[in-house]
Amino acid sequence: MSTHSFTEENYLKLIYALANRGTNEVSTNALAEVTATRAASVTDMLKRLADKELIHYRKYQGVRLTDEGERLALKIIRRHRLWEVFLVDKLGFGWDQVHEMAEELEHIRSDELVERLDTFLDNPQFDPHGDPIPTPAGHMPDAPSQKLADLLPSETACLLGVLDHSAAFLQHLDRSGLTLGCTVNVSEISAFDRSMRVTIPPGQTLFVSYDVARNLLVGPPKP
Amino acid sequence: MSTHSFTEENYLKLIYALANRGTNEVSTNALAEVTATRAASVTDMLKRLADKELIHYRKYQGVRLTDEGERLALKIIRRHRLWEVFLVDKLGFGWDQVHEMAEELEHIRSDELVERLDTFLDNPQFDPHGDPIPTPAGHMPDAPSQKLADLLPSETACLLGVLDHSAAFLQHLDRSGLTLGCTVNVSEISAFDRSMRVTIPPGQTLFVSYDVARNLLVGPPKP
DNA sequence: TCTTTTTTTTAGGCTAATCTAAAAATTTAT
DNA sequence: ATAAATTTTTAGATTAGCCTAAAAAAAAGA
Repeated sequence: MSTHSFTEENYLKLIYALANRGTNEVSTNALAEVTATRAASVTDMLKRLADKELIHYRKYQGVRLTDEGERLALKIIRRHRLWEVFLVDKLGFGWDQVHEMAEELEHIRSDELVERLDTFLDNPQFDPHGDPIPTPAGHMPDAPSQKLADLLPSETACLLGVLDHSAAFLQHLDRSGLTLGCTVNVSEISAFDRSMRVTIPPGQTLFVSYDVARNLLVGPPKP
Repeated sequence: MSTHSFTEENYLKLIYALANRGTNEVSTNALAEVTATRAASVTDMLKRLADKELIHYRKYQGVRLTDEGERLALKIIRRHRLWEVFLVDKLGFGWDQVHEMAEELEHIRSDELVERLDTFLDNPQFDPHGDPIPTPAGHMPDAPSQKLADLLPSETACLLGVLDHSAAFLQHLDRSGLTLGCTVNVSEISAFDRSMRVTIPPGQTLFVSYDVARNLLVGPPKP
């Protein structure tokens, strides 16, 4: 019934995130980057995590989570996303304000707290940014993978999530009037800069740069 | 805008608690006891807190909080008690289950979070154990000081709080049917063991040992 | 292939928060 | 008032998590 430090939990979460885009082996340098530390510090921590059998680690070969490590990573991610739902839905924070708070709340150690929170929030399936919430059993649901930028003229889709989680991007969407769940219809795509003219209910037209469109995740339109 | 470690925050909270029952000077040994550490470790920490001007510290003389230290202590206590209200009122935890979780939640660093939580909870004045919640400005409201054990036969009062916060005591109250806010009338006091026979609505009679009665805080009966 | 560059690890230190053992100050008791 | 007991502080270690500088391994390039 070991307990883990905040730092260890953060490493696991970040290894999971890095492994699930790109190759499955995560490099020391990549971790140094996302933890904002030095490679030597990462090596130190990797040894500790390997001792605890949370990662597979062979010198110079990069790391992979063990089953137990992945289970733990998903648990942290579940907590993080549920707390974000709480902060936005119950306390009225903007979706651009909650990341830092959730980074702290995700380390509160009580399984019963998390499950009661889940119930209190009516078992949400997605966090405020459209990221899927892992199940209590430790399964990560599939996330949408199609981007708004992938659509062709005249196609219609439902806005489901964001790839860029920065406050700047989220605030830009707020100012544009783009919200998750809204139906978007592509009316025109510029051949020059790939920017899009789209319409959203109730019949509003707006222009979306390629940089925005490739950071928006979409799925089939709601009926 | 310095930030403080969990440990520092806990020391401040505990110094406040010890200072406000008994003398105002808190001893190294008393702190070693409540922090479950050794006196030598306490001395180390007192030096750090003194360097940060959060306490007045003179060797061998015990400590007192500075104004800034007390402000911080009250902030932590406010957070702790608001989170307890959340856990009980919103998530449905028992009042005997919430202390440990609140010990962690109290360290989440966001003033806006605390103030939004306060609003979400409808600005509660007391936590689930009847302890007053400090104001955002850093003022600790008066707590009731009269105990059930102080009442005389035929007197009536309202149950307002507990002095003993142990799960065992709280569960004992639950099993007895004693809840905060309920009206108690003392019908008889045993000269032998100071136990009380009391009645609570709707006309239920029960026996309360002196050990229980001196750990229950009461105030004037509700009309 | 065999240098050169990049990545990763090792070696040795630092700080916060803890410890034990011993010394110093204070308090209590005779 | 002085000896004994208690409390507090100092001295010196330990651990987690970080650092820099240097060595070693792997990858890239001519």
